[in-house]
Amino acid sequence: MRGASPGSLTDRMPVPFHLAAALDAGLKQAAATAGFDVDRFVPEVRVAAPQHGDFQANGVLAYSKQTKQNPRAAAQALVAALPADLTALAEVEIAGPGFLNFTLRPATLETWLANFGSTATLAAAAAELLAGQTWVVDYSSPNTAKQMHVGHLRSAVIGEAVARIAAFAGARVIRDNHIGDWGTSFGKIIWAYKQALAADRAALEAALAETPLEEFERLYKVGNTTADADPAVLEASRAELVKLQAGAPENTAIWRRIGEVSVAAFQKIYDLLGIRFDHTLGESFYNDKVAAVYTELVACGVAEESQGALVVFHDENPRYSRHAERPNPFIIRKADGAANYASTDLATILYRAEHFRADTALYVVDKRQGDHFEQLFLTAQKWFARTGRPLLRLEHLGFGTVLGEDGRPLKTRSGENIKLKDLLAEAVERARRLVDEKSGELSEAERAAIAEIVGIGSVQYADLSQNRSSDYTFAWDKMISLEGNTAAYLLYAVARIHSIFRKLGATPGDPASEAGASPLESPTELALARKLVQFADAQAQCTGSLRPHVLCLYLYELAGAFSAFYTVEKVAVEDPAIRARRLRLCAHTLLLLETGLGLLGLRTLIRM
RNA sequence: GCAGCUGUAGCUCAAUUGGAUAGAGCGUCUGACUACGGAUCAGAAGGUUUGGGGUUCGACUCCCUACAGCUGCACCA
Repeated sequence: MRGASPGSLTDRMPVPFHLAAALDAGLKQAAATAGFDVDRFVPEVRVAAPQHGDFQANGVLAYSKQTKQNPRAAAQALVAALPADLTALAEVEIAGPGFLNFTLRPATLETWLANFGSTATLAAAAAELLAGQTWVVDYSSPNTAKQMHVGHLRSAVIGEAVARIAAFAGARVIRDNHIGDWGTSFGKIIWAYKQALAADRAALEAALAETPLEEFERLYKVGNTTADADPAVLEASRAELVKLQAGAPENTAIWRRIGEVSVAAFQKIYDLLGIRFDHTLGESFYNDKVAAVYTELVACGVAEESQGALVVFHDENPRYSRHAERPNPFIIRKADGAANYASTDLATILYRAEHFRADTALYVVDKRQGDHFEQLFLTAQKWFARTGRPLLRLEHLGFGTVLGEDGRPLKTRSGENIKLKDLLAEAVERARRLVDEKSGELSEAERAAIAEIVGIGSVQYADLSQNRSSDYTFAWDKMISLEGNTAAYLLYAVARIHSIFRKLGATPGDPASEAGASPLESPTELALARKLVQFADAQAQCTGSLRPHVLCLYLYELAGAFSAFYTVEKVAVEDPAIRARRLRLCAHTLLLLETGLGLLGLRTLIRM
């Protein structure tokens, strides 16, 4: 390691996308040079609070503790051994008991911005994180014959964001909608359908033509309540179910129609939320695949019979052990021989492993189903181990309940579940009122388009900007509102940057408008540049933890840094060198905001 | 009953998974440029992180305990 002194940075010096990873590597190298026990030294590089520079490394403290050294002396030895390519990137200082603070050199900022300033270069760099991996994301997953309600919102929004984040990080992502399209309820619907058909065929067909999903949902309720009250109806429903399972043409046709109608209605909501599934493989798809699973699980000694059902105990876990006070086995086949949720989920794991060759399967499902997934994954682990299959990574991304402002699960005044369709429509309506107030001069069509993007985006962003695992309180006013960490604030920043380019007759990202840029100088310019560079860390952290709120927070801070810059420094100045460098900052901010919002599933605007 | 999750400013939430003086927004108060878009920006006040104990250089974070809330516990998904 020799050559370049810290000041002699040139354009040819490599500045990597993930600077924290580069610092980490440099520190490990220094540790080896300085004679550290490298197996015990973890640099722990992270983004620092602004007063401590751009990055900090805390690992020296933990290392010194383990090896009983003076942390400051260890830090000094480490700093002395730092490779030149690291010290070329950042200035290093030792602070406090042994923290290492790194401040990126202005030239590092400039080069990073130049290296990753286009959609293509940014995407290529970001895609190294998960390159070569295949991820299945299982989300949304509503039941057919029922309208989606507010309880389906979070899975759809979070799942789509996670899928986009994974794809941006380079994974091959398979979006799978595991719809609930099989089970006892279909016997009841078919029974009620046939009753309605016999009573008044024309009325039924008219209703199904008008609002098909609502009509099937109504029939389901009729079948359900009638069967509850009348054992003979329950028996008749069961008979319809048996006929369906046996493949009787009429029942199969009705069932198929329910599925088509439901998926078509779901797609209208997915369109609003920017969702498009690669596969919609519901429970019925796995119906003929569960028998083989039972056989295997019994053969390899994972499953056993208990009280007539086929179950799996996990004795190593006190909660799922057969010796528990109240045993809670994983039931994979009911005593009546029918499959359940667990059966199809197991078959699904096998299909994803073998057919999709997935390395990872994520389940974006309400956290109340945590026990189910824990048992499912434990079972899959043993099953795959004993049959010699490589186990894929299985993860339940649980999320909390959507609460009303009274702290209770969100419902309508009359206590019904709020239809997702209605909720999204109301969001657009509320946004529309705001748009009319703020931008009354725009055309009707334009205002309608803006209202949709702001309204839907606000719902998505409000959900994503909060840690997914906690319950979240749904408050219209805070969500659509103008200020704070909201979609409107971010969309406004985007629209304002577009406006600057419009005014100057320039195009974002056009090299011509950035040619001859002078080096960044003012505090707000540098602060904005530092925030831009942090994108890579936000992306890495968000991808690693699968928590979209990390990205939301970053984008909010970036928009804030831009607004501060915008207030202090004029872009449209006479001096061409200053104007060029500021335009470049604007273009870069725009690129990252639009990319980031896109990862969250939001559409952006050029005017609002 | 057993188990899991949660408890942070008046309110809604963060805190890079054990790091430096616990940060934002809303609300409250004080300011800013007839504007490259004010859906903006700068600032102030607001905290015994539910209470109590412990672990260590360092705890919102880990352990114990008490309290409060939510959730799950044999054939629904």
